[in-house]
Amino acid sequence: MASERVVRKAAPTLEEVATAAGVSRSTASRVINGSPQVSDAVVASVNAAISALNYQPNRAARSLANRQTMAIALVVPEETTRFFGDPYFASVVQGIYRGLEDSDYVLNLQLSAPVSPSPKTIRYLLGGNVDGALVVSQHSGDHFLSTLSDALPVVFNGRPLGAGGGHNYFVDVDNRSAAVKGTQHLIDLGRKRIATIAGPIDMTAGIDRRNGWASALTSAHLPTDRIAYGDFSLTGGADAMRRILEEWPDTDAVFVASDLMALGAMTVLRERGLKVPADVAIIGFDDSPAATTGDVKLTTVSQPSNEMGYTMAQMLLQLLRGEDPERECIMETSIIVRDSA
Amino acid sequence: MASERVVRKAAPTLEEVATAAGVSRSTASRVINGSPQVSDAVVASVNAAISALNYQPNRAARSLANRQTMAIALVVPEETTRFFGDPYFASVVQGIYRGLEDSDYVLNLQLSAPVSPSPKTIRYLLGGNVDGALVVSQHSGDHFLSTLSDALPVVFNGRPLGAGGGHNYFVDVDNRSAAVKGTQHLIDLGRKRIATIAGPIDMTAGIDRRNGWASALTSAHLPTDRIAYGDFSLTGGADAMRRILEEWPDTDAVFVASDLMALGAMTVLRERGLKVPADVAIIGFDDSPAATTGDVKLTTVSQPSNEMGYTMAQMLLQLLRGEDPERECIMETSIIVRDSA
DNA sequence: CTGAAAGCGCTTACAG
DNA sequence: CTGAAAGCGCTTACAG
Repeated sequence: MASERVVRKAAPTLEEVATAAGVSRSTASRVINGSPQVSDAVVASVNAAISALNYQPNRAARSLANRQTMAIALVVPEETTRFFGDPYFASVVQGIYRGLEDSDYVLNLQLSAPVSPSPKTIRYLLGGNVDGALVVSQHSGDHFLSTLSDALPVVFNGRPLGAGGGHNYFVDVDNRSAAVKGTQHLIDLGRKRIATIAGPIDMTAGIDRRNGWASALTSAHLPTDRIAYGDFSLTGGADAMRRILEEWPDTDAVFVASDLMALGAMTVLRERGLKVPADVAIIGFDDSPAATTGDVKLTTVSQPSNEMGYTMAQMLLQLLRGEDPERECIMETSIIVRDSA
Repeated sequence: MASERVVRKAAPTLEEVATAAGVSRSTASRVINGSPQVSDAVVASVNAAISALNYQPNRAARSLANRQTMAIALVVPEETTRFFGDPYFASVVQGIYRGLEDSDYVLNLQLSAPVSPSPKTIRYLLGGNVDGALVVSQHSGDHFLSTLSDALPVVFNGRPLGAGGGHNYFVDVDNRSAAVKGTQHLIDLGRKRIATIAGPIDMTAGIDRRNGWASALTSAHLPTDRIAYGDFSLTGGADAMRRILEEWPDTDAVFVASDLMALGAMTVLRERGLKVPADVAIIGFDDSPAATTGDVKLTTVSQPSNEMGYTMAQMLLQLLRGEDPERECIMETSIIVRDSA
């Protein structure tokens, strides 16, 4: 049995608005698009007609005529579970959403594996289905994304790596010096055997933070061999911590490249009966909600993730308007001292 | 200085494909849309032209002509941090994405506050900008969403509550009997003072699970007064656990309405020096990645969240094809016994 | 400041 | 099985 179909009255068209306002379609269109050269009286009557009829422009017709899709792709080249598992992304996406709120653009979600987008996503991105793209997180193996901006306005979250990396728009923090600051905090605490749980080396955030850590240690004439890599996840952090304790059981502090990994690391420390910060001081990175979630509140390097998302959106909007924003926007970080270090 | 504009050659049109294939635009259109009444020879030559020209139909033109947007809204009436913080959603969304993968629909993300969608979202949903909607999570206060299906094909994740609730499509589990099973597991363990950390009472999952817990206890002639409410979050679970311990310090088991809350509860238990499961047995709900994330692996009521998302997508696709799927799809749950109970 | 007209790239009865 | 033609609902030079 077929489902009963509600007969919906057809949505009002520009034509009807124009008639109701006693003007031509062209003029009605002009007031809708905010053209300056319309008399105030006409603007008023068209607007009256619009709200009387509850008119909403037809997206498809508009797109066809002016060749804008009014859609933006949110590209997530990341395991879905990781994307959703990390409060950092929550914050960035919320910022993006906020940045787009006053615009007429909609956000098309494009999930894809960490390696490279699916053929469907690629076709979609290249097929003129969106006016621009926002890329959250990026791995160096992904050659497609690094050249995407040849085809489309694109803004990255984090400095892109690889081929076309040099001429891409992005918002980021100075990961290296942020890591130096964070590590310095541990040094100032008098710690001598400072390890790091680094992020993936196919991401600039992973590399730069590790280098910052090493640089701070070197300046303090401390060794830089205590290093383990994680994938920015909780369990990745735990695994890395286990490896560190196995190889260097006397480690007395660790600079961890993300709060989530720091949380994982603290789990392991607790298992082993090691106290934080007494036995091992921990400093995280992000200052995401994860930082204050456990029993021991995390000292961390704070980055303005929500603002970063917001700024990404704003930059893309500028590009779409034909403006020419700075290629890179580097935002401030700061150390938030809590319990763990 | 204006940014250099790359001059992109215009995308090929249907017209060009038709010319290349030596047929009319109508015929080319027919093969693209899989019309049966086209000769094999023509199908072949049109397809050849399509791949030669790397043709992709223009979405806007197509939408305008056939009055389909080929877009689906993913409505998230939930705090962004909660949405992203819960691996359960990750799994559902991934399932949805998977279910849509072979279709030509794109997913438009519509974040909104837990209370009710923003005016922009409402206008968007009602303005003919999408062909259908998928609603993940729903609170009873949201009158708009419960009547959304009067305007649009909609599939809910979880039985919707409220006004139009009765005639909505949804996929869910039998939360009540799943909770009975989970609580029974604790009873079978010999526990007598069984509390619950329930979900919000403005969500069916919250109510039904709490009722199932109570029902199992009643059948076993056990008291049902030990109850605290949480918001399905980690910290919500922790807070609820604290309240339970304060009021009923001798509690020896707790049925928790989500894994994330269970994790939060275990944090508190550990703080207090209570052993899980020796002192307090814990059973969660979801079997999300969160369940196996901590030191004590969570015993939990498993629900097929990924499949649920997939099924939501499939149901919506059926509706969009004009088919008439069952209004409700209730999926199976099972108890996964690990360490915590 | 305003209107008539062409055009955006498709789909779909309507004929044949 | 195929084509000519109308039409989907807008925008935008082009005139005036």
